[in-house]
Amino acid sequence: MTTDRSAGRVRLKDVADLAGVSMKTVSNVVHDYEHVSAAMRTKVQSAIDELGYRPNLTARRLATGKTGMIALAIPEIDQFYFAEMARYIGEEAGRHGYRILVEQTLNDVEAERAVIRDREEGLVDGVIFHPARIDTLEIARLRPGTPLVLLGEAARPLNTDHVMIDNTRAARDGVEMLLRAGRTRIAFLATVRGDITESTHLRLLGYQEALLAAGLELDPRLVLQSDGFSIEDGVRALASAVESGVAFDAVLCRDDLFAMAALRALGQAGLRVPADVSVLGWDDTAVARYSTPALSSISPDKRALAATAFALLEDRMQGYDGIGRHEIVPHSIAERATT
Amino acid sequence: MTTDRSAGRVRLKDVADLAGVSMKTVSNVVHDYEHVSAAMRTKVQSAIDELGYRPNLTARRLATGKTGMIALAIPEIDQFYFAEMARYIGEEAGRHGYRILVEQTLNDVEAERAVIRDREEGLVDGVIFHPARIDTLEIARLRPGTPLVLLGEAARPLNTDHVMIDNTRAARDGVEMLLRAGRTRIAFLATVRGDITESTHLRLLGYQEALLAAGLELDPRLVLQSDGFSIEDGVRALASAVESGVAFDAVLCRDDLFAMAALRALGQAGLRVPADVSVLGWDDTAVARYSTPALSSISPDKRALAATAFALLEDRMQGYDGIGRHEIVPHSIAERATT
DNA sequence: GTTGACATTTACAGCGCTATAGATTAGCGT
DNA sequence: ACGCTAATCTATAGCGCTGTAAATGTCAAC
Repeated sequence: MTTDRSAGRVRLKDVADLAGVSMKTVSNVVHDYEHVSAAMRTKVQSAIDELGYRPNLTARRLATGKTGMIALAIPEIDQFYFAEMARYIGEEAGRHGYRILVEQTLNDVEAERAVIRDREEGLVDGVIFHPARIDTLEIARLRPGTPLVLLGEAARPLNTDHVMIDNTRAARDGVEMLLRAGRTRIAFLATVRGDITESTHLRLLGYQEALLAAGLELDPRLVLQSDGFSIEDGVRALASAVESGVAFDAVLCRDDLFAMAALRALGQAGLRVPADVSVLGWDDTAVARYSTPALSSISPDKRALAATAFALLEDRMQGYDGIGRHEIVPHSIAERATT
Repeated sequence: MTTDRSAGRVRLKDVADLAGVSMKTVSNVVHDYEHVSAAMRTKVQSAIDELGYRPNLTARRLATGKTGMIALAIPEIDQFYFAEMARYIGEEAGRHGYRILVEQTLNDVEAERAVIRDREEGLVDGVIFHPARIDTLEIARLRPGTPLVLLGEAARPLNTDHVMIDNTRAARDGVEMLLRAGRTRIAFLATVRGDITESTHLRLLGYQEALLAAGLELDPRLVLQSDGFSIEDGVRALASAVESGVAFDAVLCRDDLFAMAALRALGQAGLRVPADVSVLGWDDTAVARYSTPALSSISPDKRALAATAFALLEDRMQGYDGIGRHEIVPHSIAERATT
């Protein structure tokens, strides 16, 4: 057995020559094509083994026009939520013979535009994109030739497929759970200065709807404001509410990070969780399981999100070219120790 | 302006025909080749714009033999440490004109073998691989044709490039810091049943060295044992130590996850952190910044890790074929509220 | 021994782009 | 004008694989 890895790579042609057959026959063996005689299969296979042949994927792609890859464009791979989505989408794609190319947009508008503008032309068969900055109009305008499915609530152009959970409904569910547990002064942490995404808004809306539906009055002082997305910003937002004397017995947080901020701020203020104040996070990321006390969190069904997004994309990759489909995926509430 | 996206894609040839020039000239314009007259450049560019031409990356790759992509093979993308490494490596690669393909091995031996065996033949120019299950010997034996750089301490074959921090030294540094703060009964959380990786062992070694160097006796009861890698396992390990009456005033944890477990177990046992017990994590992942109290953690220089790994890989991709280089990257200790 | 009807196998034209070698044009000194 | 070098541009042969159409084999039935 000669496995020559040093010299120029072994080509399909080399195998064909050694086995004394045509290239197509080798190709057939490689692809387990059914109409190949057993003898031929054996002969070719041993030539393959002898030379250590391995198909060149790039050439295959050029010939077939299929790359077997999809791009996953997300703001930051090291944010828990996106990392988890990357995992699930990667697994789902893998099950269907696709692999994923992770593209970080790092919240940069230009990077997001590049994603929409067939940036990956001929590199991937489709794109799953969670936009953060770019808006609906622009996506519709730059409408790419490559199959595209959108995630998140930032942008929802009519002509593009889109998957999300019902944020408003989920927020309502969360508040109702808190209400059932006897909490009546529920704060929302937090609207963020300069936040141009839709998520917070939708969640806040659900929060308000639930309160009104329960016959409670909306107290604007309970809708906290944060100067930014960092944990320190969140801590400050909650701490200053406590200092200013606003009373509350529960906090619905726009994401798990702010929930961690709430835990810290409440701890520093000497308030016990959940005895004095319940805390409910959002996204049910790993950090919710790791924190002390373990964080209750609104839990989008991430696997369903991944599976649905992939299914829609696969549909497009197989030629569907109709109007945008907008799918709502289930959510639940992971109850742990903070409520 | 006709931007035809529906029909078959626009090819280089189409642009050449429209502009009335050769394909190579169009290619030259696309690549900003210097020896192209301004007039020609303008003419070709407008043909490109008119047709909405966009190069097919796959074809380019086949022709050049370079893919501009590197694979990052890691156990799980949704583990904080790996997600952060993915981010840094992605950024570093991006700076050098490369993109990354994330490959999750999900701790599966076969998947790891596949990574080593030119799985990505012709798909990527190189591979950065953080093995978890596969061992040194096997990597050496399966030595791939594709440039490869290893991360982590699981495997260190002589013939392959490798980047890591000095784990033993880092553990010693951590223990010394605890010692300087007056702690004398330092526990190690934890050795894990069935753990076949080297990391824990190296860290435990450093822990013991530091203790001995300080003239303290090694108390085997302080080296806790966990049944698995989950947070619950970690909590149980520490809780049972507390119950069995072993006294300690600090815990060095093998990773941030176990540190979170320590925080929870200590909280449940009514011990205060850091007043009664200091807790020092490992990896300095985001969760360390988010927890309450914020976790002190041994901090590998992840950017340096990423940059070094990429540099070694680039070197190989550019033809270096010498012996394996083994680089040690700096670490520090991020001191927060638990020490 | 032939004939169909299939089962196998082959030959080769692309896939879209790059790169080499050669053709053409331009610039300049004399 | 002429010759010569340098700057531009063109023609075309691959890169390694797949898919189509055609060629060849095989086997049962006549």
